[in-house]
Amino acid sequence: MSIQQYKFRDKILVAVDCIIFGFDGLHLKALLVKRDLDPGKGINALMGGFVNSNESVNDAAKRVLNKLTGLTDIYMEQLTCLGDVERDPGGRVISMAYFALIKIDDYSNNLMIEHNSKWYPLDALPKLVFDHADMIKLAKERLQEKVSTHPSGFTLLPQKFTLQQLQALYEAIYETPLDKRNFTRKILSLNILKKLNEKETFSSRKGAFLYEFDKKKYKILEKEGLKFL
Amino acid sequence: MSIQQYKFRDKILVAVDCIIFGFDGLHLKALLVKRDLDPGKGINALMGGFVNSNESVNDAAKRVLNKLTGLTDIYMEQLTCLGDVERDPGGRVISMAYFALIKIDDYSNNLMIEHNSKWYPLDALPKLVFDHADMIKLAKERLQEKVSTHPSGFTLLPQKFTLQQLQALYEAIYETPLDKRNFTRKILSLNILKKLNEKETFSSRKGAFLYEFDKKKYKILEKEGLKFL
DNA sequence: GCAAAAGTGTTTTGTCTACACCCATGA
DNA sequence: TCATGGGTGTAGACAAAACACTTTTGC
Repeated sequence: MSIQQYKFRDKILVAVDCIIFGFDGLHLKALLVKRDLDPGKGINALMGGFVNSNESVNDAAKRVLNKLTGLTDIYMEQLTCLGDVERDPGGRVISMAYFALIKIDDYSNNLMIEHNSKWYPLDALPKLVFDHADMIKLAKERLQEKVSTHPSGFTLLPQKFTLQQLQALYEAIYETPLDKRNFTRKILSLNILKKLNEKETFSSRKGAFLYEFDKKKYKILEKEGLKFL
Repeated sequence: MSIQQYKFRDKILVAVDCIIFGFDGLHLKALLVKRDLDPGKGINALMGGFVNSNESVNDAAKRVLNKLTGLTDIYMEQLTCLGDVERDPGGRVISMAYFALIKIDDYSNNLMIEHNSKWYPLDALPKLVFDHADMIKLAKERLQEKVSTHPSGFTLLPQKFTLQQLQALYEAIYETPLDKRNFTRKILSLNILKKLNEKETFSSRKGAFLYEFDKKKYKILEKEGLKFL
């Protein structure tokens, strides 16, 4: 298949590893699995897999994400390439790290059992194989940058949510408390929220109005960017 | 070397391609070479090379950059991974694109002859092999983001420069004219410039003061970030 | 009636923008 | 003395930050 000049070059194993973020209403969490092969078998790790020679790198990431979560159309983005020679003691493996955002409730208990996976809050991560802790750290920084210029963070919330849940999400991502009035004013001024005629009465007697995203406006902002924090 | 579980996975050719930016005082330019192997031999391309199995991906990029420019310690950053199966008609090759910033005068004419390379303004690029035009487009966007939050762009200027040269650089990167007074005020307020007791008298009778960067402040800003445009 | 969260405005501060004239110099 | 680019200040608009009380409701 390869033509002459490519023939004597080194071929290398290429993997993808996925940092999957979720939000439980209070903490930002990452989905980890117990690694199922050596080296590092049984240690916590990001979900990953090797890129096959007949699939694109992005498709490999989608495949891995789908295998773990059962979901398609996951919000996903290339993060970085980890390419040190000795990063994986099992051999020369280059890894592309991806970060992905999902609604934590979309991830069922069955899958947690099936894949031996678990959500960990970002401030209480267990020991991880290889350079996976670096990847998560980078992903968190990237997520902060991302949500400050794009509405992507919303992907972490359920379809309908209250303003306080949205604020809690931003506070968790930025790791800083925000002023309720300023936050409300700012987020509403973006005109991407639609106020519903429903209240969620779970967390207060009075009940808080639910909102959902206006998809049109959302898409415009996703392209053009915004200035959030 | 690879242990059991890695053994039957696909190995893939991995390349690096470098978008090298320069600034001639007026236009932002990219350094291109005539590709020296098939497929696409003789067509313009980014400088690139294959990653060897005994070097890190970043080291491969450094090697390629050094080979082309003779320079070490080049400002360089991972851009993205181009991973489509069919992107290179010569075979399955995954490419990591890097973007690099150099001072255009550091690149000598000898090297241009030796490598058959040439600077092209970004708004007048020739036809390029494969997906290299996409890479450059992405790199330009990334450069815009980068200089709006980091002082990296300064790497494109000579050690000593006038405020007008600096402004011209930002105008070239952002592709928009900037107000001279506002620009001056803002850039000086960052406290990263040291005014020298020298003038450059090449482009005006009066002569414009030269500045250079205060490396300490520069490094702080590089880490902490800044808000530019 | 009280506990608990929801909802709502104003003032102050700082930052961004728009805009035009005098200065120094070499020819 | 004039042509050329260098250097400088201010006012108005807008956005960000700080800050606290009233409302609703289930118990």
